[in-house]
Amino acid sequence: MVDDKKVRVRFAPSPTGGLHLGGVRTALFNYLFAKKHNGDFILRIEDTDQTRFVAGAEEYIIECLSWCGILPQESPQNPGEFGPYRQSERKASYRAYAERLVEDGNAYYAFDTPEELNAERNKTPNFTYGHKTRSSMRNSLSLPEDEVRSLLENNTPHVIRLKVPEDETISFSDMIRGQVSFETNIVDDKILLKADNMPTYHLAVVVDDHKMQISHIFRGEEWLPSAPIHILLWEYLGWKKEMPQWAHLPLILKPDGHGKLSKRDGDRLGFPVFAMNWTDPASGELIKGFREMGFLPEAFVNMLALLGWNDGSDQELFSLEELVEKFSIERINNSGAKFDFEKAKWFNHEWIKKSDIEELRPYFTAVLAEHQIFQVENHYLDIVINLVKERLMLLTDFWDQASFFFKEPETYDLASVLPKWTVEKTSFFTDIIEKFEGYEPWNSEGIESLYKLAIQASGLKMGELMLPFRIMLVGGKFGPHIFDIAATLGKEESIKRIKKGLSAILAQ
RNA sequence: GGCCCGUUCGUCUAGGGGUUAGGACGUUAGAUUUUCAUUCUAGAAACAGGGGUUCGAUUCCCCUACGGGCUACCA
Repeated sequence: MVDDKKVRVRFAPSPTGGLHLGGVRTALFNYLFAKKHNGDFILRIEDTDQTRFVAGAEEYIIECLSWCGILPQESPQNPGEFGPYRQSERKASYRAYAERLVEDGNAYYAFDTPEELNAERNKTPNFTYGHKTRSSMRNSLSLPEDEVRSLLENNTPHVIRLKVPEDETISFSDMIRGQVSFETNIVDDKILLKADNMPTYHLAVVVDDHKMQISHIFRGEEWLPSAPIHILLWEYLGWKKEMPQWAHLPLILKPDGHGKLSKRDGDRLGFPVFAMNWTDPASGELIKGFREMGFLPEAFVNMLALLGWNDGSDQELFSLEELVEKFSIERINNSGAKFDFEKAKWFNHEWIKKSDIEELRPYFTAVLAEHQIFQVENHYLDIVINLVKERLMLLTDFWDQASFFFKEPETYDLASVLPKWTVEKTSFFTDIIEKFEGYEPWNSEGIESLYKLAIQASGLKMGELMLPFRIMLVGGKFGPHIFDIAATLGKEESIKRIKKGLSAILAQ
C-alpha cells in the first residue's frame, strides 16, 4: 500500500465559503495518513473559478485547520519548495500542458459558445460532448484546418477539451473500494482549459499533484466519476508511472431524509455543519460553526474520525496523537454515514469530562465574558468548573449550569415553593441565617450537618427545607449539591441570598 | 435516463461460512442524586429480498430492490 515513495498528501479546498464538516474530515484523513507515514501534509487552494471566489475564505479554512490541530507543513502562508500553493498563481503554467495534449492528439480546441452548448442540450435530452457528438460540434476535429488556424489567430474564445478514446476500459484500484472500472464510451470530453485561460479542476489537479509530487489522494466519493478523466490525463501527460494512489472517502449524509449533508441541513435541523462560524460577505448571513456552538476541537476531530473509520476495537475516544498512531486505510468504511448530532454531543461531553482544568479554563472565561462577567479568580473558577463540568454537553452550557456562581439569581422559581410555604419555614430561615453567621469553618460538610441539625430542631421535614434553600441560592430547581454551592459561594454571599430569597417569597 | 459506488439494531459501527450477531449514541425501565443533570444497572432493538455455491450462509457469487454520487467553460 505504501511503497518506498515519500508520502505527500494534500487537502485542496476551493475558497468558496465556510468549511463543511465533510471537508474537515477529508483534511483530517489526509493529515492522519501523512503523519502515520512520516509524510507531508499540504494545503493547496483550488481557486481556478474566479467567479466563485469569496474573500476571506482561504484565511477561514486555515483557521479551521489550526483550530482542529491539523495544520499543513506547506501552504500558501508557509510555502515549501513546490509552490505556489494557489492555483490562480500557477495560472500561466497550465495552458502549455493543454497545448501539449492537443499536439499529441489527446485534446482539441472547441469553439462552441456556452449558448450553443445549451441549445444542444435542450435539443438532445442526454447530450454529452464525446466521441459520438464531437464531429457535429465546432472544434478542431470537425472544422477545416485553415478555419481553425484563423479562429485561433483572431483570438476567438475557445476551450480545450480532452479527447476521450473509444472502446477502452479504464480501471484502477481504489485503496478504499478496490477495483473500479469505467467504459470510456460514457466519459465525456471534459473541458480542460476554459475560455478565460484558466484550467478546470481536472487539468489543474493532475498538473499540480504531479508538480507537488503527491503520492496519495484522499478525496470525497463525489469525485469517483471523474477519476477516469484524471487517470487518462496522467497517462497522456506521460506521468503514468508517478500516478498517486487513489482513495475515495464515503460521504457524510443528512441525518434524516437523504443526500449529502449541506449547510442548509444545519439551519433546518438545528446543528452546525461548518467547523467555525462563517459570515457570507455578500449576504451577511451567519452560519453557525461547531467551535462557536461549544465544541472542543478534540471532540470535533474525534467525532469526525469515527464517522467512517474505527480501529476495530470498542474504543471510541481517541486523541489526535492516538488517531495518528492507529489510523489505517484498511479500516475506512466504504458506505456513507448519516451525521448524528446527538452522538457528536456525546463525544463533546466525554472530552469535557476528560480535559484538564487548564485547558478548560479559557473556554469558560470566554463564556463568562460574553455575559459581562470579567476577572474571575482562577481558584474560584476551577472549583465551579469541577462542580459542573460533568453536566455539560457543550461548553456554552456552562452559563446555564453555573451562572448563579457569578451573579445572584434574577428570578426565583417561586411556584415550586410558595404553595407549601408556612410561617414555621419563615422562622426556620431567619434562624438559619443567625446560625450561619456564627459558623466556621465554612465548608460543605460543615454547613450540611449544621443545616440538618437545624431541621431536626425545628421539627420540620428535611424534604420541605431542601428545595427552598436551593431556590434562594440558585433561583431554580437545578445545579450541583446545594451545600457545595453554599460553600463555594461563601458565607456572606450565601446569607445575603437567603435574605433576599426569603423576602421574595414573603413578598407574595 | 445513463454511468459509478454502496446496503448489519432508529443512528455510528464490530464481526465474518457453524456466534446467545458484540459495542456506542439515542430510547425504555429501575437505582443513586431530598433539585435538575450526571452516573450506574437492566431491557427492547439489525444481517434489504430472491436465487445460487456449500453439509451449513448474515458472511462468497449473481440478480432485484432500495439508498447515494456524478452527469457545467463548479470544485
